[in-house]
Amino acid sequence: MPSIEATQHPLSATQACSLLKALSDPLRLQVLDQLSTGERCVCDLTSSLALSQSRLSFHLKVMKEAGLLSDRQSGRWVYYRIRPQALDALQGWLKELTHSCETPASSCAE
Amino acid sequence: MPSIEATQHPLSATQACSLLKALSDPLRLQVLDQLSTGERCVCDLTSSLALSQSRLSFHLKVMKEAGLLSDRQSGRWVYYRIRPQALDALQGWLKELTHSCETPASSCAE
DNA sequence: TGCATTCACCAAATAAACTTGATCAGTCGC
DNA sequence: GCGACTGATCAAGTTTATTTGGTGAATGCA
Repeated sequence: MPSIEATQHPLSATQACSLLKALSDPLRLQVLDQLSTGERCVCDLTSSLALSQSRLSFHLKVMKEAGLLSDRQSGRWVYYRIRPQALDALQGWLKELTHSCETPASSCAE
Repeated sequence: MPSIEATQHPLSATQACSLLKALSDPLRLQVLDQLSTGERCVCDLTSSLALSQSRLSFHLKVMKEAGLLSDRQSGRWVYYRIRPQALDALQGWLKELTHSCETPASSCAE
């Protein structure tokens, strides 16, 4: 599934699905929680979440590929951070869905 | 994973995960789209999405168990609809996450 | 009652996601 | 250069999710 890149508000179903999938894992939510206060390097996350390095790396990759995270390298360390755009986009998508639910088109016709 | 039932705003990570997982599937998003304009009976969805009955039934069950949908029976038909509470709760959760990202606690300390 | 329709559920098969342990490339201090 | 350290990646094994085809309960019409 494609990542959201520089895409703005009207998230396609495919993109939304990609983000939702990246979010739908307890471990990844823990990572997200760790990152919610700012960027962290991988070894930092590894120790604070008590994960094997490859396992964490796998999940970081999933989230990064979905466009949920970005990373930067500094020396030996790689820092990951949340991409707020992704959260915003998903929020927009959800809002739109909620809105279309609040506007009962066919159920008025009963 | 538990469904959200009558829970209000502060969605636990587990509940959020459950909802996110229920949403993270292209087919289920299609179903959601169908239901966004109001409730539908299973046979209606089956034909409009061109799915096998058991396949649709499986996905409806997943979404129902996550608290995303509710159903009611009327005669031979079972009607499914979106539970707006679930969407609201998830939106609240997302908003909270976004907010904690916008408040850089540790990254200010550098 | 007999029969068609709607739909949930189940078991088996398949597919996808995840974990593990190992290897490899890049960076850095010595 | 050498060895330690950080992370990505890979193959194999495991687990979980999904699909398929079939069965059965409930409903309602004739």
